[in-house]
Amino acid sequence: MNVPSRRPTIHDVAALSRVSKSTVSNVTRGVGTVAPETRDRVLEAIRTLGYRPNAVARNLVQQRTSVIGVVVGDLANAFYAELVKLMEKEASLRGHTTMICNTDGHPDLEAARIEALLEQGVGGLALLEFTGDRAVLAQLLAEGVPTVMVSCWADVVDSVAVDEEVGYGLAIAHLVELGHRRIIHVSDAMTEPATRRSRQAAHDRAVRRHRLATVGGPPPRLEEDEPLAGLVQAVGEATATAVVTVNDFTAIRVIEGLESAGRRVPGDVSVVGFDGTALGGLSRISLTSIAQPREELARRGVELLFDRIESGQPPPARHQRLTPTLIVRGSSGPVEG
Amino acid sequence: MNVPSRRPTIHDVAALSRVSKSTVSNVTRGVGTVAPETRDRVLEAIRTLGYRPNAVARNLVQQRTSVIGVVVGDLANAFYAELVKLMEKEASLRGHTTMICNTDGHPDLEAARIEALLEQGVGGLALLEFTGDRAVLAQLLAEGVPTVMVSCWADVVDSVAVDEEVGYGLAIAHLVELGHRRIIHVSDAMTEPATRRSRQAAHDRAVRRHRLATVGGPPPRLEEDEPLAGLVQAVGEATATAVVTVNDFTAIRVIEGLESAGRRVPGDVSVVGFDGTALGGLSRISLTSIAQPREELARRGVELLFDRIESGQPPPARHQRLTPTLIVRGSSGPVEG
DNA sequence: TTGAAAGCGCTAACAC
DNA sequence: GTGTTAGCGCTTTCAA
Repeated sequence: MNVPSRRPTIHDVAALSRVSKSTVSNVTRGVGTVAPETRDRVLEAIRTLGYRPNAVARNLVQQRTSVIGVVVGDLANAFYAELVKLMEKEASLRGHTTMICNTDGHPDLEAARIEALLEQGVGGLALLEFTGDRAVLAQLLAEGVPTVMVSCWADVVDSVAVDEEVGYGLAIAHLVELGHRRIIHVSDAMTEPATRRSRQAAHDRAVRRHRLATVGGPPPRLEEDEPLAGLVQAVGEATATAVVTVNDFTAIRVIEGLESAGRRVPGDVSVVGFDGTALGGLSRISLTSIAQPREELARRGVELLFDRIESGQPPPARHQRLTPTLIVRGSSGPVEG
Repeated sequence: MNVPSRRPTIHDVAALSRVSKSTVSNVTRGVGTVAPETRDRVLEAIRTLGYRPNAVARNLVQQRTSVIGVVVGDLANAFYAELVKLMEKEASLRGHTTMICNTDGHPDLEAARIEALLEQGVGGLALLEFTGDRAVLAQLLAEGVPTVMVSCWADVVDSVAVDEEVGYGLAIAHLVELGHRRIIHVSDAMTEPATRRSRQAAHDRAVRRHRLATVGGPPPRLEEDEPLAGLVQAVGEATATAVVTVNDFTAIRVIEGLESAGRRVPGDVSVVGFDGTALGGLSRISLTSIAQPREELARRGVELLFDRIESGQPPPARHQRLTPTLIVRGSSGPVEG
């Protein structure tokens, strides 16, 4: 039984191939000029020893790491799970490993996890949800940590997100065409406040552009059962004939709630989601939704991040708005009665 | 504008508080005996400088990292997304950061990502899906990398998974009670081969225990449209009146396919999934499923891993089987006709 | 109770 | 082409 007491180091390789550490380094990195036969000897030694470069040591000396951090609110939300998956893929295409932290939408956890990522010396940070206070953001900026927000927005950092104005415009136009005049927006507690507010606002503006009456009362939020009760009542009294939600996850829960309360979708009420997750495409769900271009969000986000990492440039922040599309499915239909 | 040219180091703190680096180190780590007033001075300096220990340097000198690697096949699969989320939480409770790699079920990618994680010097590895060849596993073992399989199984490494014998036993007993005699097992191409095989085998054994005829032909796999066509035909000819699948994801696609082909679920055919994801709990889906205890899988998996990391003990590998439960919902019903 | 020194494994000048 | 040297920021003996 030959149990290696420790990982072989560059030193071991150098000794075995009878060259200096620098030469081994040049070979592994593929730089500098190394004589073919020397290279072969080194490669041979690497193979027999099973040598693997120690990224920790390299990171220390290079003062940077090949790791990026991704902060997400809720991995159990299909939209974010997919986005994270795509970003990890993009990052690994660029030779980077990804550290992922789930915050459960909890500001304290978020701050702590970002701190941990910075201690680990991540080269950059992608925030897919940012619940926390601006202080954390200000600190990241002050320290010059390359940061990008994806499907999320802040004026002070690079951001790429979908154009919500267009998205809600499409949704409202679609519903108006179906005869709806009373359209309500529903959000939930998990969604980060900034996104919740901006989507609510985009919805309101779209409603006003169509000269529809805004539905009275404060916009309902799906936290516990209570707001849903209010929603069910509103639908019952025909105060609202259509619902647009802050995301697909909420939309599905709204449909669940409405149906269990005896309201038919889309018979009594139409529901439009936001995200365009695969989930909504199931025929049993068949959710009309404002679809975010996930691949492009991930690609552009990683692009922005690496550009920032590689250029080392300070702000100004760059912002990109991508155009969403409306996927019409079975959860929206003509207004009845 | 006061842009710090670089992160403050332990040296800066030492200089400002007029002590040695060692003392600062003792303070940050909370070890050794430091005079209260010295400690205060150091803490003060840390605060004014905004000093954050460099984990990369610490990892290098300590020859270990506070990072674990998690390898998953498909983050877009709700079951794995949830499991990953839970494991990340458990790891961060233990002060560890998590590197997550998605392999898309691709053996080459898997090997490459594991390699990258090892270069990063992860303290341990959790494999939630292992498609690859045993060579990789053998190498991990030979190098003494702490490794655990979660919801996945290999004799040579620590594993925690659900007892499939019990799971399929419950499913088949349930279906038999409903009058079903011809029950087929369907898997898909994304599922790792070992899991696919062991679940198929567990299904077959359960069928035999009930003295049911095994349904003829090779077990169908949901890869392209073709096997589903075979399944639709089997259902049409009443060769099969019930389907048990390798996971919920497959179950849902099977239901989609059957319904779009005009078969009713559970009227013409009952469907039972495996995983017990939240998805199946939606009333529109209402999937009967063999539920895996996710929280416990995650907790036990992380426990096994940290035990292995901290003890530094070599094998033998330890194995745990958790007991699944059957969640009966609307996709299974009495056999008709 | 504190400090000096050695070194983790690697890269990057700069000699030779 | 190849080797020598000097660290990266930190922990860890071991003296003082």
